[in-house]
Amino acid sequence: MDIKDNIEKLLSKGILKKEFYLQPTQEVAINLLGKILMTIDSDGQIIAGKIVETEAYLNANDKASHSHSGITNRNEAMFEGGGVLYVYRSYGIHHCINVVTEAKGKGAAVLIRAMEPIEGLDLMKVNRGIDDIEKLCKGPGNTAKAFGFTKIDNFRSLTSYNLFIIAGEDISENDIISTKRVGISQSKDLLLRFYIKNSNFVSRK
DNA sequence: ACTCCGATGGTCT
DNA sequence: GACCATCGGAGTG
Repeated sequence: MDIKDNIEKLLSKGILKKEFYLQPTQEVAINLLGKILMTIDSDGQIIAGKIVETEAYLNANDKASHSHSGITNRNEAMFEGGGVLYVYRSYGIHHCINVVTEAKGKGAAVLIRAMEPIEGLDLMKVNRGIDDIEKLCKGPGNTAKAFGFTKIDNFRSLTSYNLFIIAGEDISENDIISTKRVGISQSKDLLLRFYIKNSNFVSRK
């Protein structure tokens, strides 16, 4: 299929509006599964992937959330209100991308942990320095690197012409697994990680 | 399959 | 100065 046809078909499914992101964070985390994150750079190059794994990070009650002790320089974007990107550097090496949720001032977001590459695979391969499609967006650090997201993308709107999420396939509740979140030491028993059961693109089963 | 560990930097106490 | 919402490679079984 021609790339342009593919893109138009994807766009016809509908760009998610701000209201989508204002829902409770846990619901956004679940509802993001199967949807397509798409970026268009200044050269018209498109990168898109299907979201297959997410984690919900809630407000101050959630000790694992960056927002748990209030607004700081790093987490400011989390308080911006639903529909923007929150990007932070992890372990001094990687970047991780989050979809900010709920009302302004809440401090909640959904971490995008893994994607299935859809468009712009060549660019992703260059960005990652590997060819294995299954590994391109496996894990949050790798996902950000494949898409080329860095701190300059912090606060970027997800309802703009060059960065947005569109409806993909509907995922049945039976095909979603919820588990404990990865790599945290606080509030570690909450089942706030979600992934598509039969996907080969998740970071871990 | 696993466990261990080093790289690396910004944020917060 | 400690703590990380990580990754990939090395070593082991």
